[in-house]
Amino acid sequence: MRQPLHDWTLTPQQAIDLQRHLAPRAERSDRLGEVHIIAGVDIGFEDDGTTTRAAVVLLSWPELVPIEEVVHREPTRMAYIPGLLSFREIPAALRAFERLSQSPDLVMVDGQGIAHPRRLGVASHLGLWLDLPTVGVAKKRLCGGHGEVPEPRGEWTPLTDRRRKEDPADVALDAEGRVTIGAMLRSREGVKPIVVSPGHRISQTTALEWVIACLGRTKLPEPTRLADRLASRRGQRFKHERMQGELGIGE
DNA sequence: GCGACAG
DNA sequence: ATCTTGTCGC
Repeated sequence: MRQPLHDWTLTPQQAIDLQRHLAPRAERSDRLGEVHIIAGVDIGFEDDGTTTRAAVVLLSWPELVPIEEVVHREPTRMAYIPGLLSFREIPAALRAFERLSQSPDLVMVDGQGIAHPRRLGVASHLGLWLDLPTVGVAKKRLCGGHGEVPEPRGEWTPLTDRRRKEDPADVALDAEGRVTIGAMLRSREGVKPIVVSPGHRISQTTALEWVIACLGRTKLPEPTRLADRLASRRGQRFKHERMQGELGIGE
């Protein structure tokens, strides 16, 4: 784990200032060693959003089979504000990570990495706290724009944004003078593309490669898909229904 | 000033 | 995110 970078109870403006301060700390280069364990992280809510539910799933590579799961619940701290998602979700996620018996070599987070107005999405922020390589896998775009994404599975199109003051002085600009912040990936045919962006200690190219390598036949890559189910309680529900069926109760 | 807006 | 059944399609 790692030493606290800051407090979690902040006003929106303080949070924004903090993001501007932390963004340059997120490494864009690859520092990945051998990958044996990949983690998937997601947060869900219960009781009208009063309770926050953090789920972390560890999968073995290359089997992509779940080897450990942790679910942590705690009172929700603050409301959802676009751009400040990490302050709402990370505290609970950190608690879940503390309960893991081993540390992953790569983490996939449900949300944006640097594809964020201040280049510090929840994946980047979490990566800094854990000091682990992270990738953002979001179902929807927060900022930036892109062209059409080819239909075949595995195809992608760059997600670009106007240059922001949080971008390093030496950022590469495309022909239109825009910055590449991620990729719109067709993870499955006939389904809306997902947003893949590097979080911390990983490059755009490597981040995309790992997400593609973790794709099954569903829209989301295995790590995020399993964490999603745990966080939204679908895994338990199915298990419960199956038990009822085996016991001959229910309908 | 007018939209857009992760989960 | 969450509330929710059946239904259309590969």
